[in-house]
Amino acid sequence: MLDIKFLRENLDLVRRKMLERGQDIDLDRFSSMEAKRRNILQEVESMRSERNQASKEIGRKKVQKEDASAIIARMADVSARIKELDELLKETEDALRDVVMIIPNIPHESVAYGASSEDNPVVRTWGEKPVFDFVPKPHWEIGEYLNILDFARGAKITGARFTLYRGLGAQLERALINFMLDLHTSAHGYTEVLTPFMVNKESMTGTGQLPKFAEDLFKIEGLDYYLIPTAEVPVTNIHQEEILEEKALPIYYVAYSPCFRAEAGSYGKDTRGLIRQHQFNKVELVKFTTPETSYNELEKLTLNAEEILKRLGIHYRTVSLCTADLGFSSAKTYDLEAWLPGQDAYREISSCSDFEDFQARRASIRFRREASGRVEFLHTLNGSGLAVGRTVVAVLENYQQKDGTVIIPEALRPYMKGVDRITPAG
RNA sequence: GGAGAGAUGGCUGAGUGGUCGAAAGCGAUCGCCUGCUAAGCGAUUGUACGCCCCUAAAAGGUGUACCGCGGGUUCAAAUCCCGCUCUCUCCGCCA
Repeated sequence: MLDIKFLRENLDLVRRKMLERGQDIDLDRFSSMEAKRRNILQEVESMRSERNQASKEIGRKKVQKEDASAIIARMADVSARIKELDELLKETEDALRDVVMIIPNIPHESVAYGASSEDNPVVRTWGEKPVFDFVPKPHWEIGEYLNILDFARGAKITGARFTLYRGLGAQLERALINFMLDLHTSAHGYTEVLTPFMVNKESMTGTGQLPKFAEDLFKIEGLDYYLIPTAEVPVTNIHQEEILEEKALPIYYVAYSPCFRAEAGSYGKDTRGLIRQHQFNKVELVKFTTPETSYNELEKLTLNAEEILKRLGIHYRTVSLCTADLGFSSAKTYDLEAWLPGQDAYREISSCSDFEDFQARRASIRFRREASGRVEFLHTLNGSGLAVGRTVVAVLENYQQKDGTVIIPEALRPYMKGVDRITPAG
């Protein structure tokens, strides 16, 4: 969430930034709630002060066996009034919170203005589109032909948007997970963590999924637990309510996790194949940094994710999301889009974001400056490194052969017991 | 699932209704002392929000809240009552 003081003092700026995002936020309601809160707070605090004074007086009189009944009677009224004001204050604070918690982050100044994803500038491109002397197939056809992806049985076991992997397909998924984790831990300096895959409401609120996006989440019936839509949630919340030492920063974490998404509102979109599933695997990169280093760290994090695609030899481009396409919590986001020849399209395979102090403020993650001893919110970042299911898609479609087999990229062979090709025989 | 014990500041740990944001010790920081180190002496040592001052911020002044979380009793709650969460021990069950 945004800083209340900043919001109060920069209403016009914030309003303008929200319009750039295509969001019409009711900031007048914020202003009135915020002013009301301060009025009540001042009144109730002065009454509490009065009561505290009187309490000391009462204590003294009691000790000295004097009569205190007059003050006690007066304080009964004051206390009753405090109780009323407390309730009003709580209502007002809740209302204020409701407003502030659904205001998105302010885009960084380097983010391009745009009206839709069409306006996302391409930052760079790596590799080239592979040339085929046949018509490349979409991955669902390849996967079914090779008997490594079974969409019908996935649907039978659970439902639409669930897939059964088999044989070398299952191995390929696992190989990719291990390849990614190994690269990020040994070459890029991340610490591997394995987290709970269900989290509570506080964690979901801390990273911004709640309260606004409840319909995108799977909730456990009868409990206040949710299936994570990304490891970002448990990993960022590792340091919830903590004050870290400046010298401990930056902190880099990498985590494998399955991700569960309700995909409400995407009916009919990407219904075939692995692109849009209710459950998919992802290796996630998360950073905690000082404010002054976070944008440099975003560049590095994005390159860390890109390195996976480079080593796999998959052509991709990096785009910077424009104001309209930016996620709720993000101040700046790069998407990596892998080339998928079977679909003749670039598709998002990673999303790397700098949240500045937006999540840190929600989750109360702070650090202490070594020089001044002062406490301030740190910056959080994260990025997919990468979405594993979509990486399988990219491998299958980019490395497909005329005979229907698929070559395994060099970098992956150590993780596939040396297997260099997937054939229908397995 | 059953039975019991516990949760206080960075840590240990006192505190069973009033002058307690909280004793004491440890740790840490600064200063003194010191050839160096150790010891010793003194001071400081949480977070949030509001107001004043100032205003770019900080510092400063002042008030309020916070002793796991939420509610209740009371003029007054770390302290009494109720609910919850978490931790530990024992029994049962289980990968």
